[in-house]
Amino acid sequence: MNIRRLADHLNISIGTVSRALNNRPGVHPETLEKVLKAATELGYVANQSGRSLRRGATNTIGFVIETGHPAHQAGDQFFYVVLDAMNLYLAEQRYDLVVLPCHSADDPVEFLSRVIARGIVDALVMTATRRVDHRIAQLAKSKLPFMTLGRSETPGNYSWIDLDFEGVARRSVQEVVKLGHRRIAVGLPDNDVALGYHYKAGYLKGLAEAGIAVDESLIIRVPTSEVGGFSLGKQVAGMADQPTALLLCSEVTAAGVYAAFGETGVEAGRDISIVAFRENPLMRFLNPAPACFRLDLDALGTRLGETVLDLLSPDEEISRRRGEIVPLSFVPGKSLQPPRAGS
Amino acid sequence: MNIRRLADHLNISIGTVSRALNNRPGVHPETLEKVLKAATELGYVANQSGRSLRRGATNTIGFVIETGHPAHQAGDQFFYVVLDAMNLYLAEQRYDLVVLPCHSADDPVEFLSRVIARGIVDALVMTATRRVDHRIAQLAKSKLPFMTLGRSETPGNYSWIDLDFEGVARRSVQEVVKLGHRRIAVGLPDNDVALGYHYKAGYLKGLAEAGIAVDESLIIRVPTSEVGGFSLGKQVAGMADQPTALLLCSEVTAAGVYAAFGETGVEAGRDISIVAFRENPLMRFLNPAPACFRLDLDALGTRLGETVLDLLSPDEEISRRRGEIVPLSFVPGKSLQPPRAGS
DNA sequence: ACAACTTTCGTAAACGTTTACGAGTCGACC
DNA sequence: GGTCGACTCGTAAACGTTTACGAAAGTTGT
Repeated sequence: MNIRRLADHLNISIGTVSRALNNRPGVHPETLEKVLKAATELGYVANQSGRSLRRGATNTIGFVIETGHPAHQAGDQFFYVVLDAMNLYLAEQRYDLVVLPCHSADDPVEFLSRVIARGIVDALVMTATRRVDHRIAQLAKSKLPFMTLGRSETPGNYSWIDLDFEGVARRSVQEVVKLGHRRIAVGLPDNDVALGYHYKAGYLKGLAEAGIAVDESLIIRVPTSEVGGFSLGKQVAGMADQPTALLLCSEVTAAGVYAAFGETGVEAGRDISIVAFRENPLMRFLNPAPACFRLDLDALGTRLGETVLDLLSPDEEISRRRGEIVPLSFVPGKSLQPPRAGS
Repeated sequence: MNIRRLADHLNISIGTVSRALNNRPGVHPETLEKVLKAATELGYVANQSGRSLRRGATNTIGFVIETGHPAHQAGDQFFYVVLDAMNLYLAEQRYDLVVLPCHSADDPVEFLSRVIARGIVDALVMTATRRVDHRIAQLAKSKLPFMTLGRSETPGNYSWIDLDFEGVARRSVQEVVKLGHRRIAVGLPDNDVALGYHYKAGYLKGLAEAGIAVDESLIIRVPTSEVGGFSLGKQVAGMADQPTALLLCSEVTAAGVYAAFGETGVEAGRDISIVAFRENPLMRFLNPAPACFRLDLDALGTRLGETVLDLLSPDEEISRRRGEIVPLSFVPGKSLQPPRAGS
């Protein structure tokens, strides 16, 4: 079923049919209705290849994920919920969403080259943004509009949305300091993901505000995963001069930390206060419940959709690239206690 | 950069260029090399819309996920790893993979209609297959080749790959029976997902083989999620005539069950033996480690890729639709102990 | 030297849309 | 009645490919 068959069936020209379906002006209300009716009856939907070829646009947004990269995939529904909300918004705006999984073993630059050249999407949402990110330079050179989830230090004309990792870290320090902690450890990712730098910056700022000297031995880098968290927990538990608080920039590491504590007899809250990153369903099963930060994933997904479609707006003002930082709200937890008298 | 510009640059016709790039026969080796060289130099990649329009094929496989549905998303990397492997295989065969998230609130049939009509993919891999699945009837009616991950009872000409839920359940029963258990409970999903039926079938078969009568009160349906598992754990812990073993057909429920046990003083292994479903990294952090089943996700992803591409083969024999059941191997765990003398 | 065949390449049509352009009809107004 | 504009629609070109077909050139065989 193509537009010609539909037009023949109605005894009108394909031009009129096309105009009707795209509700362009200048088509008689009566014919408009006839066309729409026949289209739904015959189940006609415009072929995407023909349409994109002619219009030079595909009405599709690409969401690029790194399938081998553990940081953004581990252990919860972050992406599913965000995708869900984003997809919903895009569908309202008559856009389609495709997820483009970039294999971890692949060269991401080569992967993007293909995506760009094939002209399969009108714009891209990038994830797992690195502090220096070659993909950004590449996309900036191409003319494909894009945005990133997570900012980067690589310059380029693009929009971004980032979680307020710095604010979260700073607030975490404030909360533990308020309870009397002075020896505050932090677990950071061991790779170049941008969030690690912002989290560390907030941590340092918090310490400075509290007049606490930085102890490099309390800044510990581990993979962002349960296993990484386990290693982190073991390390902390085994330190001679144990910290009294531990801040985490990822929720999946929290599970590992708790497991390691369980094996070493350290008790979260009593021995070491814990502040995890994002609140998620899994945390209901950690005992004592870790203090953490709440993020509205639905709102984030919608905002991603809005931002990426803004890039495509013909209105110069709207399509201008901009950055946005999403705040998170503090959620208290039993893992947060004053340091023991002995410490 | 389109094929015309490339041809002009080489002073040959676009026909020859196209033939060279798709290595069709009948092009001089020398020109072939020139074309290939110029193409990489100028970064030419064929526009997908033009190509699909002409060929009627997109060289793209769609992977449909349900974003609102908890069963196939909760709490681990199942999909990421499978996607990764599948993507790798497809890339080797010069196919692209796109993930098509179907919003939970959307009508899946309408969603598929769009996908089909727009002609955006050459074949589909469906997930979260239901026992009676309207999508299958719809796809069977359309001419789009497809396969499902998880079989369905809805008839239709399609291939499927399913995990051996029945075998796992049966083996689980055998393992606990071997230790002396007779009162064996099972947690099943509370919706129409096909796996629930197969798991139950295996459970019943296992009981029959052991000569154990079925007790309907031991067949408990809960949502496939941590929260559902929590509820399941509470229910079991609160039963007057407590079962001595509990079989689970989803790993995410295991976390919830353990949490509920923790709150109610029931100890896995000592009070109730547990057999979880799929081994995953999260389980390292459940204590005592649950017995479970090992699945090679990489192999599964590759197999999905092979199977879906087979559908597209011109060879009648290869493209014939077929079903395949993937076995899982038993992994012992400390959650599995003989029943206490008292019971 | 000519026919017949092979190798290589150019030409043009086709895929299904959208849209610029022009043609036709109708009513209003002078 | 003729001019003008508004409204509606049909025609055809264009998007970038692939491929059937035929042409040109070269090769072989007689």
